[in-house]
Amino acid sequence: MEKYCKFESALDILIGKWKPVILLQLITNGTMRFGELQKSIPEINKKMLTQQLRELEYNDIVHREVYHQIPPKVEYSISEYGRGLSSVLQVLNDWGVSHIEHMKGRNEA
Amino acid sequence: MEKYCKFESALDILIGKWKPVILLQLITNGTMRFGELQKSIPEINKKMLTQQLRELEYNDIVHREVYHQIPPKVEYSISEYGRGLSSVLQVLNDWGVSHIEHMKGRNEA
DNA sequence: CGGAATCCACTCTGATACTG
DNA sequence: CAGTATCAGAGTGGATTCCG
Repeated sequence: MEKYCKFESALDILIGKWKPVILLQLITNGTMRFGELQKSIPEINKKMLTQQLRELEYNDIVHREVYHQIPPKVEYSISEYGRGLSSVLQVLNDWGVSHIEHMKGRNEA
Repeated sequence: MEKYCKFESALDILIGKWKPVILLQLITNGTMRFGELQKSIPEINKKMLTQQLRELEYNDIVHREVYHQIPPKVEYSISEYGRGLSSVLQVLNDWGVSHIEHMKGRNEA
């Protein structure tokens, strides 16, 4: 029975306050530098951005490309493997949208 | 652009240490009493079980049926609306399973 | 039986300052 | 530029006790 209950492991990868936004940015914009990501998500700070990116990188969702130069340059992008997530995110997104509608309907009643 | 980023709201509903297990129990077993749920998830305590059930109930995923009698009896089940989640969970589950394989492959390399 | 209330522990997030 | 280090606060989880 345990074998059928692996959606927790999928959730783990998406959990984290900023991961959804980061993924959205990278999916829509393609490759982005650290600073670009930071600018596109003004409320985040460097520590959190780094942390969440590292977790996504660890799970092979995001690719990190380092250019060894001064000043440093690091580019992030969705990895080849990570693209497989988009269909999952799409399903989640669709359900999320309809759920918002559903809850709105309940509050009005 | 914001309109396309609603999978966070879907995630919110699934997030919580015990929600996945609770949902799995209710999906596979149908209607269950509070005590039954507790027995089926031995590591959980009443507070957490109550709390997570309330959140699921708030989002209309789980239905709570109270029988006013002594001793009390309360039954939980996946709501009609909540059943719409199963396809989402299925997608997450499938991806989760394949992701575990993916990560295993990477560690061996 | 099915909770509610309380209190403690731990994790996650965030503000700030420093660095190669 | 792209981080790391440190520390403080908020949020989440858990053990225990009490109640109708």
